[in-house]
Amino acid sequence: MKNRRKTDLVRVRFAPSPTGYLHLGNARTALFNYIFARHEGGKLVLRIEDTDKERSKKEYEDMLIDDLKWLGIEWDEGPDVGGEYGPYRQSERTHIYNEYLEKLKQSGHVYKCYCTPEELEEERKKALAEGRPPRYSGKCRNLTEEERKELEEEGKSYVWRFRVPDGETIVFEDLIKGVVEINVNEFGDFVIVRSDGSPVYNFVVVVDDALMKISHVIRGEDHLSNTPKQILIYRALGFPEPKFAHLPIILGEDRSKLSKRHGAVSVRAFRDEGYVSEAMFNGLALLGWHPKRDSEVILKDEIIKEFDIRDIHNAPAVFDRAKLKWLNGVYIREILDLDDLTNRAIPFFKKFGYEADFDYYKKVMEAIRDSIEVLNDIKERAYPFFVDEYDFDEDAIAFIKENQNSLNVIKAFYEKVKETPALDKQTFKRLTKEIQKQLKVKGKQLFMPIRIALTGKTSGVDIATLVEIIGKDRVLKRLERAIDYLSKV
RNA sequence: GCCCCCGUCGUCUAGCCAGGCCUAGGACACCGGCCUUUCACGCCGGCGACACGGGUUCGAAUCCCGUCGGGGGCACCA
Repeated sequence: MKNRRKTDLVRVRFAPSPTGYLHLGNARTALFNYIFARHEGGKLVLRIEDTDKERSKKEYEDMLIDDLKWLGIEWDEGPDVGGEYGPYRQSERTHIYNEYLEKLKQSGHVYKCYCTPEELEEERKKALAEGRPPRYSGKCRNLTEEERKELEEEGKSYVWRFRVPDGETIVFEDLIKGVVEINVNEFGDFVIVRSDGSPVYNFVVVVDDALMKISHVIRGEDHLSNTPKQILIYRALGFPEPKFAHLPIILGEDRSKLSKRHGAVSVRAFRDEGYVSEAMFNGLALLGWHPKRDSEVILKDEIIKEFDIRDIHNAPAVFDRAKLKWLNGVYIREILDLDDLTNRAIPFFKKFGYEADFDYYKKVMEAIRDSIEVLNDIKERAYPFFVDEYDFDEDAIAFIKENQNSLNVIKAFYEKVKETPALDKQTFKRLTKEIQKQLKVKGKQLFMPIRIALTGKTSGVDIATLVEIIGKDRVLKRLERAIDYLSKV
């Protein structure tokens, strides 16, 4: 890191609203903030934007924090860890907002507006019908003291609006989008404090970012058009402006902003399905960013090392479930250490009612890790290791019927196993070889009957591995049951 | 409607800023083959894109303009 003065320290923030589960889009925003902070040797602050009292819930905040931690995102300051610029929940900062509202009143940057929501709605409709941009007319902008007094005596409530300078063009350099120019006439005087006295997002976000010394505001592109409003407030309050970076948003398969209607899009849902956090981290980072060297699989530390915010692709990205799933499979079969993988898999085994001890789980994971992509696949793939009273599926029964020798193979195998002291892979190989000679069957004719007898299915894990893990006794029991059942079909 | 952002295989992207090294590279998906007692895994191969039009230039995916297309935003939500 170059020598940076303390005041130049990079400070970024992730500021979610606790109104639901952490979803993929927000998770990616958090991720890029985290990666950027770490790459620059700066700090990440977590701030809870709970000014919407209707929808904000503490449970959501807890889940947000839990999901963020799970993903591997760590913050230096936040409601749970504290920090010198707290409090980190907006609902606990109202006195601060009041203080800055006071400053804006003093400097004449804001004024009271007595228009009712109905009147505004009316105006909006009219503007739209006439093809004008639907913005506030400025009706209450220049009310005299007397007019105000009158309106207030009528018992009219008011909001505080920001006085937008007419015709000014705000220019800022976005780290991702480049130079962005927006004329303030696009939006007109906007509300800063509601009639119930609560401050609105565009106002609090500026106060908080400035007071928390945020150097780079990295957020979703849906905030791009809010930026000029915020810049106006920065200037009115005399705050230094941070640098902005607007991330292209994530789209669903239908090319609209990714949301609930695109199916499971919360981090929680992916967790529950058995995605591992490292794969999520990797996959999310790949949405809009790519390492210089040509590889899709890249660990957190390398991402942090290689990351450059200027390399973020500036077109929106369609979320590709299939690719994330594939990536998850790579982590399961190639990256994670077996003990670690097993520990993560245990809750899934239990969820499916597969009970055993760690060593057994570990053996099973070793046997199946190459054939699963998400931990939920354990249900199907590990079935033969846990269930002894399985059904025989259609294909299996069909095979037995079509291959008359099958039952003989199973019976022969049963006899051999019975006389064997223990059943490991080598023994299994030896026994099947003997049967091959005795009954003159080989290949599929030899192995499929045994597979069917032991699992009830025509496909699945390697049989030699299966018998070694479940052991002689269970093999014999399964064979007895299979012979009994298959003789009757 | 208005404003802003964006436009390379079906999808994620490399290349674009510093034009020739691009008959456009990789990955997922899909298709085919190999491996294998099965399904997977793995390996090999195939399919497949510079949105369109005009300029600038000896030369354009790369620079400029226009068109079209996609997305986002226009709240007393964040």
